[in-house]
Amino acid sequence: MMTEKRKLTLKDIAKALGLSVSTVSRALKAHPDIAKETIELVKKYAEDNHYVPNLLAVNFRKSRTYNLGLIVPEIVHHFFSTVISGAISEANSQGYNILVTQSNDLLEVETKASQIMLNGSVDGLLISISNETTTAEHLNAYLSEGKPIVQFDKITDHLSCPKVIVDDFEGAYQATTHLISQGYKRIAHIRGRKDVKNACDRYEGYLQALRDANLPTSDDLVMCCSAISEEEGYSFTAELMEGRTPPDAIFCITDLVAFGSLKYLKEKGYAIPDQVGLMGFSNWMISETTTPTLSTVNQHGYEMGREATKLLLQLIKDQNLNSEDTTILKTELIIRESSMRQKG
Amino acid sequence: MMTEKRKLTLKDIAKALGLSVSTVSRALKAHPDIAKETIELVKKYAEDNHYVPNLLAVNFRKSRTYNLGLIVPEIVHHFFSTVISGAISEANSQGYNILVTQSNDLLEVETKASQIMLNGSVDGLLISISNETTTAEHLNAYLSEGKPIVQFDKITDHLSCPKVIVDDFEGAYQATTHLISQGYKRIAHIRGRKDVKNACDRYEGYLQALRDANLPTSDDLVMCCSAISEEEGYSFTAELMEGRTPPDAIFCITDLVAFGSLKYLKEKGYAIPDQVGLMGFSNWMISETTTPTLSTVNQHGYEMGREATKLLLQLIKDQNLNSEDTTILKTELIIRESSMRQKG
DNA sequence: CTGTTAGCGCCTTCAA
DNA sequence: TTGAAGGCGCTAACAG
Repeated sequence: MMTEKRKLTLKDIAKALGLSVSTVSRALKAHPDIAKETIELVKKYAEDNHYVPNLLAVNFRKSRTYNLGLIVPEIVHHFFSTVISGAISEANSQGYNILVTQSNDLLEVETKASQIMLNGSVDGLLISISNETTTAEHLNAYLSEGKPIVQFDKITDHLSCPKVIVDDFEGAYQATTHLISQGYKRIAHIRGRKDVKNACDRYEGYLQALRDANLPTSDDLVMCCSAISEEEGYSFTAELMEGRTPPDAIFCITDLVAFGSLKYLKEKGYAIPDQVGLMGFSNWMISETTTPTLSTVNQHGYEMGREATKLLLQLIKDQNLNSEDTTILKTELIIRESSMRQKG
Repeated sequence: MMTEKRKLTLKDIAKALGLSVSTVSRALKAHPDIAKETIELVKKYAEDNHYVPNLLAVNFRKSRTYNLGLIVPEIVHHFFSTVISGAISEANSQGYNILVTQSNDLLEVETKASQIMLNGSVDGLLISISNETTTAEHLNAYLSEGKPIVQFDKITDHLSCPKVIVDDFEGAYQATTHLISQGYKRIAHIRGRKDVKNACDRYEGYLQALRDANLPTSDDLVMCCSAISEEEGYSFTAELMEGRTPPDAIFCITDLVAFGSLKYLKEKGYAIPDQVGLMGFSNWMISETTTPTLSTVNQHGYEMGREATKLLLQLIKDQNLNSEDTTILKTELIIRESSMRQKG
């Protein structure tokens, strides 16, 4: 059973055909210098004997791995899995493989993972940084060594490389404006960490929408998550609703948080959307399965993955293209039952 | 900005220190032959000058990539993402990276992807085959070349290698038995394709549970999905409920199908679980977010990923270990509202 | 203890 | 149009 025959090499072909290794090498690439008959001869022999070039040798010779690294905070996460899917699709179509790993939102893990990858396993890195990542020394070293990096979704300005994000400000602005258009007046926001950029952008979008509608803003209406969990959604909603002047709508940083919020509201018998309106963010699958279904903002993760990968491959193929533009993808407001007070 | 300094090599260190390349190489590995002072000298120099071995060269030399391939039908899929997460965790802990791709349940894509990976990009492959995969020529070739493969979840017997699955029969048996214990008498099953093994195993488990309880079995109670989609869940449930003698419980091949089923039942005003009981399979996140929450069977994807990876790494490290055992992981019945007719 | 030599498989000048 | 030779960076067998 253990055939384990040694793989055919150029040398073998050369010997068999009475040619030199270099001729065989060139013939297989149909180099113009080589005689047509030789090319055919070699190609036929190679094919018949199932010659497969030794990738390890080729890559070593070219100093290329033809792999891209991809680091996300969490893999078991609807949004990130769509990004991964898009990245893989684009990479594969250009002959690259994707090497995936997760940081679990820990800086230490992210640091180690990026080192392992960039120390020779990949030609470039796609990364969405962890919640703990506020500096970027662990990545800047590689950047200046010439290893290209592209950031997406959760980004930091301390790393000057191309970035692909969603228009978090605009998405939050639209979501809040939609709530306002449905007649909600006291709109609360359960936000994410203050040191995470997209959480801040969403918060700013929320604020701006209120201001533009001449609605009051108040710190009492804003709660700040750290883990972005269902539990936080539940307990912050409790805090909001049990307060002196409870809100009539809640905009949550994420669908998961909104689900926690929904749970509390339903338990306490609030009518949604009539008494309290609710919006999430990210368009996870769960936003379609709750009752009522959850209004949200689609972040187009698949496109984000494709776009980030495209940029990274450009950088890899054209080394002296030294971009650090931020690509901002449009979000899409998805209105479902949890915020549709004005029927029809 | 473009520093792009050439990386330090062993040769550079050797020259700088007036040693030979091989001495430097061995010193860095603390080879017992080398004098302690030399080792320290070399190590210090290497550290001070940030020497990093050229992975491409090392791997070429060792004919190893230290990468594992992982192919799943779909990445944006709760269960598979948990498997991926487990696989990555185990692989990373043993110094391997995971290269992920998806087949989209297409044999052609799966074939191409496995070829690309096994032609030198990875040292072994973890694969959950597509719905279209009924033979395994595209994989057997590599197996006999000595490239180890481990199958998980969706497997085929045409490929003799280790396999890791969940006890689909037992899981379905328990699920059905649970429905029976809740007093349901006419239990329907919306199953998957007849040429997919785990779909068949679940079907058999369902049948056996009915038989063991002396309940009638009938083809009228069994519907057969092909895409395993929400839409199929919806329409097959319609077909079942609009039939002559509708069931009083439905066991679905997957949570997604069960969600489609739930949608139909709620639309038509059936009381769940009182009039109709419902069970899914796989414990997706959505099974916690529906109303009522969905009873289901947990497949422990994370453990499956870890276990499959462990086996693959054993095979890689011990080439003449020629196992083809099937590891069967226990499932876990998760009882939620959709099947809890007997309160308390 | 250390150095010399050879080679992994492929590509690419340079020379014929 | 083809071949010979050298080298990518590292490892390991063999000498000394």
